[in-house]
Parts: sequence; structure tokens; C-alpha cells
Amino acid sequence: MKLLSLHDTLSRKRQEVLPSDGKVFRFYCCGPTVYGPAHIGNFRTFLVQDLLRRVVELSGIETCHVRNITDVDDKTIRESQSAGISLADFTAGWTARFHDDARALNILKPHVEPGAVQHIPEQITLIETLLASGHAYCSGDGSVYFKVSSYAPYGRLSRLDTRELRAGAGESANDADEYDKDNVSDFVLWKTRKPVDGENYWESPWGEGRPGWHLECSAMGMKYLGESFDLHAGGVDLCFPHHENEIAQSEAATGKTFARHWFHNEHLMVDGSKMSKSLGNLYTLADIMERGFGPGELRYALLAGSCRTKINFSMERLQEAQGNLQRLAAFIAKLGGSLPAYDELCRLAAAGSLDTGPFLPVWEALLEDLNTPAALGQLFTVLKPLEKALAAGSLKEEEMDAARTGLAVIVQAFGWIIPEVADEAGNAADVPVEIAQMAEQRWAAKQEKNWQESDRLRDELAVAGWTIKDTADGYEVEPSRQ
RNA sequence: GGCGAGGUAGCAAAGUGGUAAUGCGCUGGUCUGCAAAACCGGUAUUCGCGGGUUCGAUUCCCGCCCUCGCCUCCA
Repeated sequence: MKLLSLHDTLSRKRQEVLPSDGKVFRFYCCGPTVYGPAHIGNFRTFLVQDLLRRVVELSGIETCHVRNITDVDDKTIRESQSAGISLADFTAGWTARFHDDARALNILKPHVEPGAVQHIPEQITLIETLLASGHAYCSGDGSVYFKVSSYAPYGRLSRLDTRELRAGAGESANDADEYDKDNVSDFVLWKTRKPVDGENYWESPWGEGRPGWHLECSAMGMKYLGESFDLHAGGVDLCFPHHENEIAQSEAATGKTFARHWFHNEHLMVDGSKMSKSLGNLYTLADIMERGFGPGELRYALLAGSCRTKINFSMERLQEAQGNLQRLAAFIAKLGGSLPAYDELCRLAAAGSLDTGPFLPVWEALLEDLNTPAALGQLFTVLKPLEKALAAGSLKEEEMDAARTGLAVIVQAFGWIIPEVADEAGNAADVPVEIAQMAEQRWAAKQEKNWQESDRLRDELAVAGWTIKDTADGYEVEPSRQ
């Protein structure tokens, strides 16, 4: 079976995604900082990573997926204090919210989801190693910094050399707590305790304080995946300095390649620019649902664009998603039977007996750098003749089986949430009494060929948000599409 | 200033050295009292601009213009 090949940020080439140990594909994803609800841009990243994992697993490869929760940093401390609750309670609340949203979006749970606070000893050990080998130094105030000049390959990932870093950093880089660095590009490994930190500090050989923000990913990644693992993922913005610093501190400590493959997805844009609180163009899943869309439509829309290009978010995209998902739902319903479940497909793939049948071109598009737009193009190309054949009743039983399995692979790779197909019985129950009565009156008027009255009632129903569809022997009432 | 991504029909978005997938929209038709839904068909002689290489470039090379991101916390 063909395998996924994916663009690697470090080499700038496409590489096959393979487990280095031949068994389990081990990968790390930078997770959320839990100081508020994640926005849909954050979820684009987690959705793309979910797609990656699903494609790997549906290729028959077992994975170990680690995604951290950042539960201590300036923002979580500041926000917990203004909320007047402990850091632990504060981050637990937002972590729960993140889990709820992720579940709604059908994102697979990572195998390990470590938090920074639970891994302070591991981070301290890593700092000790770096100090012992001369890659780090203590400053006068009890902080510890990584000495960038001690690690020659620094800047390879983002292609910034240290001179450029210095020039570009500008004049505003003098953070009050970082006055004691030897060099502006050095970054903090351990932050000494400050009054604003309140009770949020830990003991260390260098005094009270807390770990620097890059450290947790190195320490936890290596703890759960080994000193060297298969792939590390995150949004493009993390490329520098976060991932650059992770590489430096990890590889300086171990002398081994930290991650073999770096995968960065592009950002989600809104109104032509990056989402941010200051621009007021930031949406959460809850905001989307308030506008009448579901997580399924959001998932479809966010995965419809290539993960390597920026996509501009809009409600039109959700509408398009809605229509396409309904088309798929209708096809699946007409196909009958049930589609094989995710785990079943993975088992078949692992045994080398998963056949995507007529959907092979769709699957192969996904294997080419997770090219979802091409995959969707192929999907509809494949679907059209099948829809026709199905409507004509000319599809043989074995062809229907092949279609069920093949389509299931695609649906599961995308992790699509297929909506219920509205049937008359299920629908009738949801129609309010007065709407049903109006519809009934309109039907009566229509039977009497009183077009004026029946059209008037139909318009009135439309204003109320309901659409009438006349059928061969009656009518249906449905909520209008937006 | 440095680094990076991108400019393809009304919108979104693939793609290839040999002549432009797909979705939405729009539009014509079938159906309908008229609609809606569904179905059938149409919808870029052209791929930011100007050169060059080539039998042939949207696809390769050079220059230019424009948009966006990163260089500071950030998915």
C-alpha cells in the first residue's frame, strides 16, 4: 500500500511518513495554552493534525500521538489571578472546555496529553543537563538561559541566522525579566519567581521559579516518545522561535536528532488577515454554533483547504460545507447498509487488505501531502457516476459493497460528521404546531386550486423560516436553509 | 530591512512542459398551477505584468507589481 508523503519544513522536501522503528509512528503536536476558549484557528491546526493521524492509521500504521496542554505561562497566571481562582482550577476549566470542543469536532484523543505543571522535575533535569554541558548559564537573578551561540545549527529550521535575529528583534525586546541575558537571542529555560507570579512557583536548584515556555515540549516529547521521534507538528507561527528553541535545547542535551520530520500548517485567516482578539475577528466553536452551523460543517470547511496554504474563513464556506455534507449523507443513505467503522478500517489496513475501490483516486490525493482540495475534486468526480448508477438501480451488490468500504475510508480519513438525512417521520415531530397548521391550510388551499391563498401561506411560512416542498403525493415542511 | 507563502473563471480551489479538476454561485432546460427540491446542460482560447528558453509554458528562467504571514506572546 502506498504511504503518505508529507512536506518537511526542515529539508523543504516531501518525505514519506514512516515509523523509524518500523512499528509505531511517534509524533508530537504542540497543544493549546488553556487560558480561554480555543478559537477556530487553533482548531484548524488540531484538525489538520487529526487528518494526518487518520491517514497514517488508515495506511495500516499504528501511531503514538502526544499533544501537550500548556497550563502554566504568563497568560494562564495572569488570567487565573484576575478570575480569583487557583491556577490549577483555572486551567482545569479551560482544559475541559477544550476537550468538549475537540470531541464535538470529532478530533481523536491523543494517546498522551501531558501538562507542563505535572512535568516540572523532567524540565529541571533537562536544564541540569544543559548547564552541565555548557549550553546554559545562570544569570544573577536566579534565571537560567540557553546559550544560543553554543549550538551551531541554531536557526536552520526557520532559516534565520543569529545576525538577522539581532537586527530584526528591534528595540522592544528588552522584556523586564530578561535583562540579564548575555545575548538577545538567548532564551529563558527557568524564570525566577517574581511578585506577580503569586503562589505559582516551584523549587529548583536555582531557587524558586517556573520553567520557560519552550522547555515543556522538549521534556515531555522526549519523555513519552524518546529522545528522537518521527514527527513534530504545529502552526507556522511556532516555527520560530518555539520549534527552533526546542530543537536547540533538545539536541544540545542529547546529541541526537530531536524530530525527524517537521510539519507546519498554515493559518486560518478571517477578513483577509490573521485572527486576533485586537481585530475582533476571532471566532470560537460556540460563535459558529450561534450562527446556526454545527461542528461538522466547521470541520469540513477547515479541512477543505490545503493545510499548506492560508485559508480565508467565511460563513459561505460553512454553507458550502453543509451542502456537500448533505449530498454525501444522501448518497450514503441511498447506498444502504452501514459503512465500516474507523477501527475496523484500521484493522483491515494493518492486515494489508483494505481496498478503497472506486475511491482510490481520492485516497491517493490525500497521500500526496494531504492534498484535501484535490481529494475533494476527485471525490465528486468519482461520486457523480455512482450517484447516477444508484438512482438508476444499476449498481450491483458487490459494487455497492466496494463503494461502502471505499467511501468509508474517505469519510473516516476526513473525520467527517455525516448529518442525518431528513425523513418525513423524523421531521414531522420537530415542526411546531402552528407551522404544521399553516402548512396544512396551504395544502388545502392548493387542493382547491386557490393559488393566491396557498402562495400567501407559503410566503408566510418562508418568513417564519420554513420551506415547503411538494412531493408526488403530498408535501414536506423543512426549516429553511440559511 | 531579512526570511517565507501566494497571485488560476463571480467566489473558493487543484493541477501539468502539450494545450485548464472540483465545489459554490450564476444561467438554460426537465418537473411544477407557479415555486422549492431533484435531475440534465452551459458557464476561464485562458492561468498578476513584461521579457527569455522551447516545436510548444499557466507549468522552466530573469525582472517587475500586488497580497499575506513570520522576525515580539501566538495554532
